[in-house]
Amino acid sequence: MSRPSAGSTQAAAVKAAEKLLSSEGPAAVTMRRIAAELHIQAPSLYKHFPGKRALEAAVIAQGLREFGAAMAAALAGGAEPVRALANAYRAFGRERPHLYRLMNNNPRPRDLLPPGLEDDVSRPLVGVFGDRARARVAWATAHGLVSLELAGRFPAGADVNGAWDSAVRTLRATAPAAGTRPSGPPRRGRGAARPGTRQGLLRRRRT
Amino acid sequence: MSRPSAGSTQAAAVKAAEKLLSSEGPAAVTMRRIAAELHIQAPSLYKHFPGKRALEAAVIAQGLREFGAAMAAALAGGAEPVRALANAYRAFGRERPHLYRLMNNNPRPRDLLPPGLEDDVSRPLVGVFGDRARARVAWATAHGLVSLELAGRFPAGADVNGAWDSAVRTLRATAPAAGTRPSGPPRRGRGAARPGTRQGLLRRRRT
DNA sequence: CGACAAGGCTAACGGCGTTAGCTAATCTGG
DNA sequence: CCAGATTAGCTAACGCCGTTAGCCTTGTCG
Repeated sequence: MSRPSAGSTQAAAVKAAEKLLSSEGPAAVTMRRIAAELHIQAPSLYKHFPGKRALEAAVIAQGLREFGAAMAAALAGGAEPVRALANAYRAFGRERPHLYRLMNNNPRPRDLLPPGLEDDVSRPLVGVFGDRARARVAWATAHGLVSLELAGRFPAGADVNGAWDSAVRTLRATAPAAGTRPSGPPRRGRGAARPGTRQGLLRRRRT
Repeated sequence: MSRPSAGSTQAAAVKAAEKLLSSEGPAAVTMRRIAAELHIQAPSLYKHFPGKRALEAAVIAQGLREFGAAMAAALAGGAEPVRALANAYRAFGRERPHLYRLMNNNPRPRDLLPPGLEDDVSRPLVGVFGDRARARVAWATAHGLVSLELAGRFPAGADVNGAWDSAVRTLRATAPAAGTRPSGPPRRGRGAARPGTRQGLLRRRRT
């Protein structure tokens, strides 16, 4: 057969996996089905990925890049930053629930990811909330609300919008200068980490 | 062979499944391994459960009962309720991470559960936080923090305790009468559900 | 005593991730 | 321009998975 340009099969496999994940859920993401989308046989995928987990990690990495872009776009929109980030966060989860779960629910295969993928999300988050503790609480609140919503844990007619409103109001009240300072140097409040301890809201690995 | 009393095999299978889950993780929870723990063959399990999902649902139901008991014990302890609930919630997740994930991460097999299992958790939660929106935010914050911690999403030396402190302070500030009213009739605030719409913080099904 | 239900068993099916080994095509160095 | 190395496809197969079909023993009850 012809020799496609280097790396294109990887990209195609990641794309096919993400398509299967989004359209049919995680159970449909099998090596055989991904291979079928590329019109090759399953064992051939192992020429491009060491295993299924590595392929899933590539899907996650791609998703994180798109997620970071969505967050940056939300912040750049000029609206009140806490509200804008919350809306964009929730929208991402609702529009791509299976990808959201793959990205966030399990440690593996995240341990195969390159470091720093989320730095452009965590940096402005600390900027908005003033210290890492508050930024983590905001992150956890958003993730918790999305996670519970996607898992169907709220009653069918529950006012999820109202819960998000309540969360945004509460979190905005904890931000140092609510709504008027789109970005700036984080001030440290009580309970915050000291500068030497660690840098970064999100996990970092291998330097 | 001897004829064990009715229902004891189900309970033993659930116990074995939970033991495998806790000690070796979800990948070890297979019908063959569960059966081996009972010294029977895998197909015999289908005389007691219609499928693996039903067995998992039984594990979840058991876990929810224990979780509800832990929350009730925390509230009964007399300490400040928001802090007490937060500590108990986090402790449950940290002590039984695989069970916590099975219980909370996916819609299925939760759809096989009997209704009302979590009512004794949600009722006092609404009581403490005054309305359903605030109670849901508190629940989501706790779930988000535990979920991110269990997924290893915080840096290795991150001050997770500090984040919990920050969350508890913030949430206590939203509770109507912080720390002085252990239980009482929920007052409705803005954004809360009207009485006719739906009753319950958590999902309810089939009447 | 005989019918029946409960709860074991073995054999087997299709699907999964993965490995081993073969082969054709392409790139690269002499 | 040819020879070797590399790339990337292929088939066959392994062990494990959930699950089904069918058999058989055992205890219960009319």
